[in-house]
Amino acid sequence: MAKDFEPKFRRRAEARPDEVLDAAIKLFAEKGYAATTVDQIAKHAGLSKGTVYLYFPSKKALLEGLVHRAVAPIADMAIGMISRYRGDPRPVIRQFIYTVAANFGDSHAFAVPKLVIREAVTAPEIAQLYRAEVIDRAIPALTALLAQGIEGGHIRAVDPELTVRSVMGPILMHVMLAEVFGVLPEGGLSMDRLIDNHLTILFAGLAPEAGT
Amino acid sequence: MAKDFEPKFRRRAEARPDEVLDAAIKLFAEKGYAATTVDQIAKHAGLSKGTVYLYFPSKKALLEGLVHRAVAPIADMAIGMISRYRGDPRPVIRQFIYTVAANFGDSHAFAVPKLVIREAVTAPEIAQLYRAEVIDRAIPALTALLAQGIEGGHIRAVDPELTVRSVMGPILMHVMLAEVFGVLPEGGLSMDRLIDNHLTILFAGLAPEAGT
DNA sequence: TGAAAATAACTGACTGGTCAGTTATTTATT
DNA sequence: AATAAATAACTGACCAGTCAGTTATTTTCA
Repeated sequence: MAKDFEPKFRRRAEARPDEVLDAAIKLFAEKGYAATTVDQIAKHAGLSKGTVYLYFPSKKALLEGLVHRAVAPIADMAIGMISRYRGDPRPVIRQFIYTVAANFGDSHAFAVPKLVIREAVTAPEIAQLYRAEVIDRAIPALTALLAQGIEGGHIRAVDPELTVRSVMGPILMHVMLAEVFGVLPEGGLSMDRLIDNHLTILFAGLAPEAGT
Repeated sequence: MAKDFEPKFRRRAEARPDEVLDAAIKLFAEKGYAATTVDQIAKHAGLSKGTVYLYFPSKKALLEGLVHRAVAPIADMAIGMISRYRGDPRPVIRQFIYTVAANFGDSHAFAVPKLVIREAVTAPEIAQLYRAEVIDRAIPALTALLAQGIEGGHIRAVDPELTVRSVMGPILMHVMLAEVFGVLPEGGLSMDRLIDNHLTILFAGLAPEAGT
């Protein structure tokens, strides 16, 4: 059943929910959740408002749908990389950071986390979903990785849970400066240069011989 | 002329704008800008809606007023501490971080920055105001401090502008995790422990002898 | 001193517009 | 023809901003 013709109407369109979500994230990212109307989302997806309500029961369900769609792949990919690893954590940290940065560095992929942060006050359920699916999986994984590296003598005795902030914080700050305030270092986003600079400092700071 | 009685009307009420802003930041922080009505702010300040519009021309002007009021003291205090300092930057960095953390660590003081981040998409002027008054003053100051420390041989040759992210990022991440998602390390916010852990790693990582 | 006049502070009902969600109707598909 | 998909018109709640009028405070002047 080749669909070579232009489908003006497509019945039974199971691609519809995704198209609606695509339109929603674009507009939410541009103008914010509250300032975006369901009608605009519908028009942008080439639909009427009523049709949107065929697939999503409410405007907030669009937000939930977006987070659901975005959350699983990120978390799985990133966390699978870490868990149960044994040995010097530094190569894994480097790889993890590059993977996360590749996602967050492009503003399209950062749109959902940004939206979650923005709407956390208005929609706490969304923030909690994100927390449960991403944060509460990533932090323990990184913490365990660090703890294991300390035990193995690969890095020195720091607080593993707090050190997670030292590992990821600079990346977060870099992206937030760029995305929220448009603050870029000389010569553009320079994500690779940032990571290099960060990891140089971090790994030197974590090196066992650097301790007392 | 002791005013022991409750003044229902207060002429020449120059305290009013501040009272309105107090009510506004409380409600904006609790429920977000869009979900807060001017009437609620008025009621909360013990006023009618009309009176709010005597002092502020629009709802957005409340937002601007809040940022204006919050921005100057933070920036001045923090930046005055840094500029034109010569010598080993590490003690100054430590002091700067403790000062910033003392402000951001309590959620009352973090309310305005958080609001700015949330409304940056909806109200870019506000984000730009915050950037001009805080970020574009703090980053160059820290960058210069680091550059000068590198020249003096107190810390090793890293990229000063990017290293600002390594200095402040972990604090930002710690506060955001706590404020946005309610993620705290075991045993509460532990801002002091976080700073200790962070600075131990950072200073070891920046130490000249740690280099090649 | 004290009452009337002037003015500053404040009020709340109203308006015009917006928008999430619903429903009656039309259009496509089998 | 029957049914599923989609539409467009509609509804009702909500809210920013306005304004005509009210109340408290100060000033003026006898």
